[in-house]
Amino acid sequence: MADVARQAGVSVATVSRTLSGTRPVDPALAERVLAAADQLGYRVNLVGRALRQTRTSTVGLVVPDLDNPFFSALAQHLARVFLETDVDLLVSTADGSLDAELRGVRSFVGRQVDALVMIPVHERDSADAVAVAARAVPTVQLDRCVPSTDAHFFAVNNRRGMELVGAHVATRVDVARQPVVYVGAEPDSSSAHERLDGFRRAFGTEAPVLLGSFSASWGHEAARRLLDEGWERATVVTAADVIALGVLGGLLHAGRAVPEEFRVIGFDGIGAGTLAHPSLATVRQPVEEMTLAIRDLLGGGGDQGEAERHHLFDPVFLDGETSP
Amino acid sequence: MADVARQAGVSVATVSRTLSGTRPVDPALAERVLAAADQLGYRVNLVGRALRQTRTSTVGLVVPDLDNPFFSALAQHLARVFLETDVDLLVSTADGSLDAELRGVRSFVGRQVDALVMIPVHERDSADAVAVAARAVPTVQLDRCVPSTDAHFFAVNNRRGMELVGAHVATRVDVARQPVVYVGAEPDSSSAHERLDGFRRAFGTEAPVLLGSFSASWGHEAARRLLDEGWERATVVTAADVIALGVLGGLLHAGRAVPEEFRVIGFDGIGAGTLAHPSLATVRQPVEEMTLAIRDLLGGGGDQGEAERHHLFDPVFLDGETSP
DNA sequence: CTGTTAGCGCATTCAT
DNA sequence: ATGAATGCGCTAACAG
Repeated sequence: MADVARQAGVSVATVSRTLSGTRPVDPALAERVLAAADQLGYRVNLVGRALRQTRTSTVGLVVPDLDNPFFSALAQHLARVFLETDVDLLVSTADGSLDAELRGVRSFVGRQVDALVMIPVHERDSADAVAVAARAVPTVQLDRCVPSTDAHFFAVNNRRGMELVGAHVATRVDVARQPVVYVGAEPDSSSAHERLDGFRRAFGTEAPVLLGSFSASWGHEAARRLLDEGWERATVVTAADVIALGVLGGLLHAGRAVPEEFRVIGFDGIGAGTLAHPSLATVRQPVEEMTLAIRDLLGGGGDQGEAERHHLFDPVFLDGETSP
Repeated sequence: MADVARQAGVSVATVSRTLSGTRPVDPALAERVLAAADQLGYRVNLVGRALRQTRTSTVGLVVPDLDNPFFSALAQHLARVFLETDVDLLVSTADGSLDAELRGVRSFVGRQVDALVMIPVHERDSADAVAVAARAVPTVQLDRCVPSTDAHFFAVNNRRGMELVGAHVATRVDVARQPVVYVGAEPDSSSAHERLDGFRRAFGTEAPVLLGSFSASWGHEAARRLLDEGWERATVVTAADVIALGVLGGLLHAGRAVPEEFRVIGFDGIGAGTLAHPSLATVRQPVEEMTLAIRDLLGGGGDQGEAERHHLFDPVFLDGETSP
């Protein structure tokens, strides 16, 4: 910056003001500064700026996993809404590990991000990571939460989602012919937990339940397991679209008819239309609304608003060929 | 840090040396420092450290898009290999926009990342972004490249991939009965470009070609278009698994038999096994090798090695039910 | 509107 | 092995 100042024949303060636009500068001088900067190939050092301003114009997002298409969709949407802002969204993935999650949070906090969005890996074991985050910066939990914290939490109303599935089944399905089974995820995360609870509330506690992970391969395996157990017809309610896609593949692979013999219902609403055949009946999460709400709360990178700490968004049932 | 020093009864230098581990410190003093830091809830400010050290122990990754499962898989794998390192991998998505891509690069460069990995959005129009990156820090292009730059480039050998598809078709397919069609992406990116070239080299320039984008919805539309044109049987070679999945869905949706009437062959090797039914025949990219090579080149965050600038990795053909 | 200067938090001299 | 002091690059406070 001193070089630019010298080259333009002004002080470093004028260079700073020109480049950061924080104070008015004489147009003629500004012109010379910009020319000098351009000529010298000067780029402002944001580390220096951050140290001085004690803010970074950066929001961090820590996701459990980028392979899960719902998480990558959330990341993509969040990045999109922050693009209209002057803050940058940076993403860190925990690769499914609690250690990596904590490391990601510590890294962001140490780098002085202005705010943190996180999808906690685990309902209880991520408490540390969330606490570290929330103690240091405005933090909002997305999609999943750790109950033992007072950090903000934005997610879909999972119980309501399962109610919608219940209503669909009640009006469209002969459950005597196609009894309901749940293929979900171990209740390690609040979303898996709430969806399981929601399922039981909607369909009763005696309905069969198979629990695994949020992955297509688990869905695939669960389908095989159902067939091995002798199921001939069922309405398979799942905890996620990825699981549903795996179930669907497993059933079709075994030559079963969907939806005639087996119905399949997803949850999330990601790529249900073009990725699956038959198209997936599912519960759509209002991802756009959720990400916009986060941006508004963090206000382009800062003050923990006076908004309610927990905000549940209403899901919508999406019709599909897997359960007409 | 001054507070910690006071509390521990030592100088700030000793605190710094204890916390950063750069110099030996008397165990007794170190103990007191750690206790004081813990008690005061002190966390090192990485912005200050970065300013002083003129490095950040950070590598940036700029992807065009997180919705494309191949890109998110690359991001995930890259993050995984950097987890074994002391540098943090931060991801920025361009949301398909050249402006956002340039902004992401500028942001990372301004934040003084030690190195940059990027998957350029566009074969020519991303030249600016790549140049800005490469001028400032060690930069490696992944999967796609801009020809007008001397930055490193690591990718699969796309032409070789199409040769593998050619060999598969030559030995397994009666092309008189199931003639070859290509459903690819507009050659805006080097990968789309090279795969199209590779296809033409392997199958001749007279083979029909449909070009769109790297998305399932394009694949879906392409399938419909083929059927509208009156195709009854074909071997559909695609430029990506997402496209192939869309084609597959479109064909099945129209009641066509795969692979009896239409064969479908993907490219990438991401989630081909569990996401599709029938399982997808495809060309697998050695993603682990590629990401490991990047880590080794950037050496945990730094020096542009003496390695060859361009490195093409060998793909492998993966058998699948869509083209037995 | 412009220039001078202090200091953001830290790691690293240099001296001990 | 430790402490005192310097400066990384920048912006904000102050004076003009």
